[in-house]
Amino acid sequence: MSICGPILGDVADRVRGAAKKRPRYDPDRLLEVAVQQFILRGFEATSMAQLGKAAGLGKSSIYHHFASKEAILHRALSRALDALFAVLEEEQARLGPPPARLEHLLRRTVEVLVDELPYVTLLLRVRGNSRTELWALERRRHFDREVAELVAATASTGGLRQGLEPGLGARLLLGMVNSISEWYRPGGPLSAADLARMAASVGLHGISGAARAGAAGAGGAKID
Amino acid sequence: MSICGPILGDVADRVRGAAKKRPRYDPDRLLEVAVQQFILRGFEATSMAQLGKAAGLGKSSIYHHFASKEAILHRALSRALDALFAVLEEEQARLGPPPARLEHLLRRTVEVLVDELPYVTLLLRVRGNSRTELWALERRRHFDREVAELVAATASTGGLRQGLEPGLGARLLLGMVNSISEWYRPGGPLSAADLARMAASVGLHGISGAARAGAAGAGGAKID
DNA sequence: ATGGGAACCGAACGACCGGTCGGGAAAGGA
DNA sequence: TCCTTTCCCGACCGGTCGTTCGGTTCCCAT
Repeated sequence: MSICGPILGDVADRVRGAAKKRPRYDPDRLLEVAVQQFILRGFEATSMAQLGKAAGLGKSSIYHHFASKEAILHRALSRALDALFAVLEEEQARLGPPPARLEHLLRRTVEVLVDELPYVTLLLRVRGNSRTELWALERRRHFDREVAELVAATASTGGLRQGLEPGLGARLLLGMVNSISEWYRPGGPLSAADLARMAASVGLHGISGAARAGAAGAGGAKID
Repeated sequence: MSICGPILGDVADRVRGAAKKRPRYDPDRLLEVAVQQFILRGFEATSMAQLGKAAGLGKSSIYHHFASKEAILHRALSRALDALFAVLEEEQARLGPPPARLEHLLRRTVEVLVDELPYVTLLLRVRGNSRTELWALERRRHFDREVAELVAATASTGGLRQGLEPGLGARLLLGMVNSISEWYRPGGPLSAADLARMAASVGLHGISGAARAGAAGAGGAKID
């Protein structure tokens, strides 16, 4: 083992000056490292030993900060979900005409997605493999349903293109927005606010206005 | 739930008690069962024992049909990728004005996605964890790049909304289309062809036409 | 009816999994 | 200084992982 410091450059040394102090962890800092690993290799494919090595710790040390592997996941998912649900509570998402509320909701969702990129990315990859994942999946469904209802409200004001079932429109909208987590990396030339504005605009423009190609029957794709 | 035979209703075919024949497998039929499990629980989280049980076999029997767990994944991903690349070779995707080619490509991509739903779903969840996954990821990037180039060609004909960088448009388009695999289930009221027409139409309408909300700088989001 | 290949099984392998435990080093207040 | 708390470690546990292997059962062409 190493005498001073971890072998790999895994531990991002603190900006605390050129401190020679050994990087001691608190749960939040450890969470950051863990989530990064979960995204890189997948939750199930990441072992506690790998988590430890990435943090410059032995695997047993992790249990000083978290009760279990799943507890780490729970905390990460909770952080993402809390941030998303906070958007639903914002004034501009609750008051005013539906189309404006929908635009605000989408734009802010993208901003949160970028702001909490690792945590939201992890959330969007959850498939319901454990109790924790099922819990996250259900909370996420609640969020999606709120968006779907807003799309439906927009539709009832005539703001939706003909032939497009609101549920389908909501799914396409959310799919487009969520997919941003798969490629966006901060530090690029595209700012979060600009991306959010553009994505929301593209999405809303896509589901609204006059039809272009004729697509027949309605067909129900309800978000449940 | 069945009384005799495998615990879950995993084996679709004959009930074992009364029927004389038991379902024998060839690699393709076994692949179908395996991919279903991979989607349900994730590749890494699915054990060979679970695969066996789902197929009504012992786990060692699987090695008669596949050399390894990863070989199963490789075959599944290959099937999805072959189907997608076949679309690129279609006449209407290679000849004619870029906007029409793009529309055809998107529409056919959705149709393939629905047609080979489990395999494409698996492909879209790959994160590059093994050599096989890295290989699939790279092939997929080739496909995405072709779409991006078609979007860029469409842009140069003036078909793209102002301020929308073609690379970003392609990402949003692909994200929207790919997200269909997360919720679409065949047998619903929405046919594959109708869904494909509508999704392609919504996507293209979203990235084209006059701007709606003002989004500033271009910003590069190049697909590589 | 019989020989042979395809399909399948249970047992067992080494490696590694998530998690536990007792004890040692470092920080902080007194 | 001394003592308590926080943080961390190596060794270890029972269990499960993907894979191997010798042997059995089934189907079918001959």
